[in-house]
Amino acid sequence: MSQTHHNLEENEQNKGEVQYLFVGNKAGLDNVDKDKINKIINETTQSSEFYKRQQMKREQYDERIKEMKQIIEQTKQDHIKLLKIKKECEEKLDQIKQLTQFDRVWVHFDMDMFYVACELKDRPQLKDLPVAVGGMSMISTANYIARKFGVRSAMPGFIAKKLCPQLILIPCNFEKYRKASDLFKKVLYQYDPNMESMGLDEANLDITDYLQQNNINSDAQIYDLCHSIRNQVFESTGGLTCSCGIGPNKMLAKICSDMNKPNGQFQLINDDEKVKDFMKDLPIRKIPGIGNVTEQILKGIRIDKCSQILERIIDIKICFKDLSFEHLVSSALGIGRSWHEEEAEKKSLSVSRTFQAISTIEEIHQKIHQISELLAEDAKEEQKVGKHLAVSFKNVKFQMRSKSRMLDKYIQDSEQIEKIAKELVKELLPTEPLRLIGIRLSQLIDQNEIKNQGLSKYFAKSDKSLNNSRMQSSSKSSSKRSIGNKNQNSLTTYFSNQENNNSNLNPLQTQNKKLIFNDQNLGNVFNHQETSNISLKTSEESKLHPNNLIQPSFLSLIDKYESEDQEDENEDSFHENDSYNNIQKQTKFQEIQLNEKNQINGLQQFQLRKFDKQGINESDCESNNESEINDIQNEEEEEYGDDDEEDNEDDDDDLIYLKKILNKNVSERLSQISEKKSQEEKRQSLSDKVNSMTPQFILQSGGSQNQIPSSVQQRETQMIPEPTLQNQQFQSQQINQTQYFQRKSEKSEVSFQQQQSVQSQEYIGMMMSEDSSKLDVRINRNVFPNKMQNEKENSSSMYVYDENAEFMSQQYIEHNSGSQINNKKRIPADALTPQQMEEQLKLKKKFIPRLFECPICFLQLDSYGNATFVNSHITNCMKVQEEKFNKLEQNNSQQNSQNEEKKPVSILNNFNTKQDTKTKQSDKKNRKSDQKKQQKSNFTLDSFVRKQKN
DNA sequence: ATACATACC
DNA sequence: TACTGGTATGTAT
Repeated sequence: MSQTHHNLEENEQNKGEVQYLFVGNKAGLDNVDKDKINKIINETTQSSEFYKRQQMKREQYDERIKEMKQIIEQTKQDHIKLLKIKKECEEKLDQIKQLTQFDRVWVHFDMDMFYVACELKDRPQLKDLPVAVGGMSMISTANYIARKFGVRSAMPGFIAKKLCPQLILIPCNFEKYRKASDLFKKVLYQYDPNMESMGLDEANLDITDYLQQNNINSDAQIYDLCHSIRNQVFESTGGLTCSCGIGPNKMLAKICSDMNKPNGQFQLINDDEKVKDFMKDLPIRKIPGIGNVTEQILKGIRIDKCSQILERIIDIKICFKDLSFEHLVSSALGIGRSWHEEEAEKKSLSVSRTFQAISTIEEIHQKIHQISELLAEDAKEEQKVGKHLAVSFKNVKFQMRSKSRMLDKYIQDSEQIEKIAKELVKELLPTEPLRLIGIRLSQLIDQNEIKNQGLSKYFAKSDKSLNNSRMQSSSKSSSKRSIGNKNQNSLTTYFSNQENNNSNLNPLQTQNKKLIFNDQNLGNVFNHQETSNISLKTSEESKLHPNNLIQPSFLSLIDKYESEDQEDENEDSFHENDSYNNIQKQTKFQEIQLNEKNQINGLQQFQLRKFDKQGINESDCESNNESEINDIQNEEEEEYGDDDEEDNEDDDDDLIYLKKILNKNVSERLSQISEKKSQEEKRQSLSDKVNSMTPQFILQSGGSQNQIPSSVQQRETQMIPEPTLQNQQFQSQQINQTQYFQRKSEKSEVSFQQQQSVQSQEYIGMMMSEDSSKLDVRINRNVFPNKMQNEKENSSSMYVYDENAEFMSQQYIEHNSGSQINNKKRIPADALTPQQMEEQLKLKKKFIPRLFECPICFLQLDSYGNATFVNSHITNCMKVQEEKFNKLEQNNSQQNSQNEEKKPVSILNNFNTKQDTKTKQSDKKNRKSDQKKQQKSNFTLDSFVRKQKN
């Protein structure tokens, strides 16, 4: 302990001398040998590309400085403008001054030459020699002996060696530093549990509360406290020293910590005059956020000290944008953030590597491959998935280029990263050899947090509100509210972001953009190679080639009927009527046989059924939240009741189905913003209730009376083999009747004898939404054993099963037709025990992303594990169809050119028109009935098309 | 939304 | 042999 004190005091005695000398990177080379050092550096580097690049940048800065000076001169000629600016300056200054706060005490601790100190602790024999941590290419930290030679951090090792040939270079050992850092921070947490930290060797504390609790009032006491904290750090880290600054806000504390480095401390009293004095001669570069470039430019207009910012506030106002101006002015006044910011989630992950220059695409691809794997590793470790990918290059001339893209799905795997990165690279082919490649994944979310981004697009009224209840936790943490980031020295770390949200911090940088990569025929850099891969990986491609979304056979089908239409107009309605009648018959058959209404509500229905992690499903919501559900149901009926149920009870189910899909998901989806809020509220209250409910599995209802109980469905889910990406062929699996009856007799609460039909379940595909929740897509078909094969599929429903209760329940309610909700046929199954549910969940989690078949065009899509991809396909598919239908309708109305002036715009209109036509022509015949039935069993897009023609 | 630049450790 | 790597964010288009 006495040793400790001795060390500290001994070093603090030096502070007068050392104070402005070796104060780190920002101070530049203040050594006596400055000129000599500069000479060596220049000799060492002047022929290098790096040096040339620096020169070029310097010229750019000079250019900008020149422009700024011109603007200042011009403005000063214009007296009216000048007066206006003066007035604005005064107003702003008043505003800014009001932000002054002296009621908090901030302390910034900063370990001295941290990495080197860690190394020297293990190698005390080196402590009197010049030592640096780093390599020949880059030095992280140098001790103070080495700094006397001009060795600094962020200096390449070979230059440092020139400056100081006896310099000892020690490679980085981050584990060691991290451990030491933990010890360091552990001490500080006692004084501020909300401590912010921007790196291994730094910590910002607001110790106001601690001072109050411990009755520490005087400035001297505060000073002594910090001294004792530093002693504790010294003890706890086994002899590492730190420096500290005490000030009224975070920014000032940080600046102060630099004043008496190393192993010293500086206190700035919370007093207006003291702060003013302190800022007066402070070099602008000390202000966090003013870096090399800003410093040079400010110096270019002869502003070196903070006080000059205030003296020449008008020039600053002229040269900088509002918020930059505010930043500079408030900093010069010593105003900074004096409260803690909420810790922000990590926003991006990146890996970049420098290497020996490479030129060929093969080499580039190889690097991309390696970097992708590293990045994927990181992403997995962080449990993050990202939606935005950027590739950046640095060529041998140190020019940077980047290419980025917003993805239509969240990714994490190295294969996915690599694939997209290579696509981006295609458009970024370099003209010069490369020395660095980096890949960054951003728009991150926790891989477990998001739910149902996927299908919500198709089944929700409004895209975003769907995710609300589940997204809340994540949106809190990743919200834009907390701009400041503890891990960064960003401006908002030091300054209030309350008024600076749009801060234009570096207005000095814009004009040089053109100069970079603007020479060397960079226009030819882009290489538009055709993608041979049809799979629709990006929305971009989807937009470019919407027809790719449609299965070729489907397109030919449309063409076929189009041509038939021209040949034989009169027969067009056959198909339609035929299928219509069949459906009607079947419906009636079931109604009679089972004495049930609304058993078969559509040939195809989307039902959304969800299981959340507790196994809650939507029926719970219904029984416990009738009012909410009724509200939503009423909305549903308002929307569809007239068209679907009242006027056309016997309507072809295809029409109902497609109408719903197309209306809800294409037209209506676009016009629902105003409803968002109330829906969100409903969802929230509903999901709250769902959360508080007892988990229970219940029978799936709707679509067919002979629904397989959910428990059986879950078992079946377990039996579906994991498909592999290699197996590009669509996989499906059916429960045969025997299996089904077996299960039914085991589990079902529906009497076996009552069955008039047997439902088989066909596994269509597995999707995974962005958050990795699984969406299990199946078609349930009612099988009537007595019927002929062609006719056996009397009814079928598409189901999407999901784990997520909150959203899916909402979706379920919203997207089930009213009849199903009115029926309330859901029968609670035996409640599963918690263990059973756990087992089921485990098994569910075994599923991997896989192929998905578009319900509209039947194209088999490789979803790459993400529903978003499928979504974009379906969206486009629907759009294309709608266009197609509209076109057909136009042709039709032109041909018929009768009474109608209005051309149908929406699918809904098309449907109505068609149905009218159909009713009129209901006497026509069964010519192509076999074909039709087949197609119908496949979802009847073709029959739909035919109807359009009628 | 994308590309480039700046800042920080 | 020759000037990092990770993250955030500002700025312009």
